[in-house]
Amino acid sequence: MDQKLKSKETKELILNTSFNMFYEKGFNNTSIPDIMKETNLTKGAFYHHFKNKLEIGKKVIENILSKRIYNGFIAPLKKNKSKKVSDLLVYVFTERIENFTEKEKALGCPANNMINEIGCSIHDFREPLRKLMDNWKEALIEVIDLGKKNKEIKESVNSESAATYLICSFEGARGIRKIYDNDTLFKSYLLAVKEYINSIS
Amino acid sequence: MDQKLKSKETKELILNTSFNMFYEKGFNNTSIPDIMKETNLTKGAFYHHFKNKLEIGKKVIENILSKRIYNGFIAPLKKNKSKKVSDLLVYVFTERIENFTEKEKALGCPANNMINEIGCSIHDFREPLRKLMDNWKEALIEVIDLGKKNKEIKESVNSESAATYLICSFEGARGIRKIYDNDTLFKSYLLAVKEYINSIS
DNA sequence: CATGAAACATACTTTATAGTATGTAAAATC
DNA sequence: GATTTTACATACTATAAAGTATGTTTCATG
Repeated sequence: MDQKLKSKETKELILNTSFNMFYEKGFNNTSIPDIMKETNLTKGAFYHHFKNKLEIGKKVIENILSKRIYNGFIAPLKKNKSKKVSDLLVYVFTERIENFTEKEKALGCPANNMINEIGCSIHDFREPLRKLMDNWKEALIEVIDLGKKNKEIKESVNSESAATYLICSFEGARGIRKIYDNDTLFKSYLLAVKEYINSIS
Repeated sequence: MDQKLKSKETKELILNTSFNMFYEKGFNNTSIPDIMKETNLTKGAFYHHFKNKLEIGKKVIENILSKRIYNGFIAPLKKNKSKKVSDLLVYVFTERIENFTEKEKALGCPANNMINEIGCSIHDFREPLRKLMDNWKEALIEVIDLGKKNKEIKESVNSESAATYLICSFEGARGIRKIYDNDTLFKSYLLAVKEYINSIS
């Protein structure tokens, strides 16, 4: 009983450490020895809990990246349906960025990093990454549709298109910001999203 | 004389092949043997012409990625200053996407891929990548400012912010599109950019 | 046409990586 | 309490990578 708990903790430690190192160095540029040095465990532990590097990559996407997107960008939409839709969108796409840590600014979005690094090259990662992005988009569409019903969002707006645009610009900004050392790009982005959200309201 | 020409061609072959393989497999995931196998030359040739992998990475950014961005997205702005500004923006940010090859759709934007894969991890790449993006942004600002002067773009629009937003959403779309096998995301993006450009006009 | 240098090819070293095989201590099960 | 299973650690193999050192051929130059 106690053993199973400890084992689960170890597995989670390896998973979380992997996420962190993929985030900091990229998936391809992170080796399993790298990860295990960080956990103070050994290769034996890794291959006891995971089949190979592909499996842990997939698990990181499914168990960590997905949850981060959900908690950070989907849950706030679902929890605050009483709020004004445009406020919700502004919250999710601007206030969050304004509160990013330096690390989050410097390293971009873990999910988007994975998408951009792996893209089509590792086929096994595409489906979980798609699922992640589709869930996000669907949640946004739902909110925008709600806004249309409440006359807060223009009827002429295509919900899917607007949802996609919001996500793309957000992720694009987080990606490009990585080559800068200051917040100029974010500030420009923030101003523009607010204007955009205004323009569809 | 003849030798120098041949040598220059070889160097360019290695450079172009490197670009292609970085584009297809990513920088970290491409080895120098990989590149040289493709050129049908050997390692000796590589290290005769280039110091190391870092140097060729930098050269690819400076000599190829920069030119691609210039030719594809900056030159069209400069060459057609007589056109309506909103038409110019629509051209650069939508018509081009509509004419992408399947490869370009599947692999995304080479410059943005490099930015997202390398980000802050390879310090030597940041400056040339910044220069590339800044040039693009400046060209857009110039055009938007011109549009404001000609009363084609709203005076209230912040040019830098709009330029940044256009680039971010474009690159975001090209990045995320990589995990899909169809054009749904692009179609949504296209609709939204057009609306956005409309909204600032 | 002899000599030097440039443009490569070949062979090698070092290091790192994914993955495997085997060992061991502790806990769970009987 | 003996035995088995689990959770790891250690040791190893195989492969591939970056980079170097040393050829060899071909061209340019005196």
